[in-house]
Amino acid sequence: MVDLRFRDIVRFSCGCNMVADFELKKLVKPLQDWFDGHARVLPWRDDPKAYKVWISEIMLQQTRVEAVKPYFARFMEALPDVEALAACPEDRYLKLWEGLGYYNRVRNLHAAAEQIMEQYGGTIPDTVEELLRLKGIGSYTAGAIASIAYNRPVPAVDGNVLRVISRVCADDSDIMKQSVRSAMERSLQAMMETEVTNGLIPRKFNQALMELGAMVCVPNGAPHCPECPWYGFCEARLQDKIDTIPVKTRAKARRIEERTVFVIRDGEHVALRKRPAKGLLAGLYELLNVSGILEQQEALEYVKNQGFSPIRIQALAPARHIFSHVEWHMHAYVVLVEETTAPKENILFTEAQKAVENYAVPSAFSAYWNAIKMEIKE
DNA sequence: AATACGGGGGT
DNA sequence: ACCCCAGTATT
Repeated sequence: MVDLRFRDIVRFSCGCNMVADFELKKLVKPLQDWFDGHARVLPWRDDPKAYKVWISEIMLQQTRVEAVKPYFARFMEALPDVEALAACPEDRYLKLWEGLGYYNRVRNLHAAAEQIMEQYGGTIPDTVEELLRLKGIGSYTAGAIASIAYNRPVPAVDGNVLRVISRVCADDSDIMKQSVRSAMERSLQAMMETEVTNGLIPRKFNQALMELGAMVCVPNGAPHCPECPWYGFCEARLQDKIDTIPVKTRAKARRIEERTVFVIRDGEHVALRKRPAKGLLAGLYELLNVSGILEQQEALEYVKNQGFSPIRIQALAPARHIFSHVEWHMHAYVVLVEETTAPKENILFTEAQKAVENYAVPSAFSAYWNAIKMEIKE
């Protein structure tokens, strides 16, 4: 077997820095052994069939394990296989995703399910090349599915892996750069192909790398080095660079948007509107709202223009919601309207209970939408 | 190479 | 406040 050494990884990956003069097998074995004793029990781990791996990996993109758990259970029950997902209407899968964020993920999931039905007879492909052609599956997810579901020796480089590998080699490359990620993928690919004949188990190794990042070499706060299977040879620790590695350029500041939100109601109905098919919160349902801050008279005028006959208007407490790149500062009014009111075509004026049950309303509106939900419960 | 795209938890 | 999260698609 080729005697790949750790410094080869480092050189492949960034060409800078560190050399650690130990063999790669010292990295693999302790990690896999540690994982055997410390792996969390997760709902998508007991039975690593491709569909479960796929759905969980998409949900886990930029999302914490704890947040995913309830969504995963609900999703698997409602849509237990590719065929069911492919046949699911938009409003239903959006409702299943409601509150999880990055809604294009579920839109792409549905599109990919259709692709899989048409091109692969309902079977999720097992190669990175084919997986990459599916909507919503990029380099990480293709590697995760191929390795975890099919045990192929391919890397799955996510934020955890970037952090853990950077630290163990004390590599100070900026992990926000695509080039750094690609290089790490290439080096891990080469290593895995070699070591798979020497005890490396792809599905175990990749999950272990991520588990280490999630539980020991943590993203926030100090890593738990004494618990780390790599304690003895982590270069970042040996060189006292735990606080400076990984290196990441910080994102630019958010812009702030002032908006005015309308809770338009009669005794039992509430007004909702479906958002455009593209852009922020695409396809979800929202309380009517406009850009800018409207005075009460202007607000009343707006509500009339939407086809309603207002009886009473009252200001609500302002609320804010923070997205990745935007921050909404919301001013709001509750407007009581006549029951015979006739809103414009693009507006739904439905029973509050039906609205809550059937339509996905983003968390951005929760300051106002939760009040409707509470009412339903009584 | 940048930017859009959610929401929530940690420090 | 700021960081980050089992990232991807688009520009």
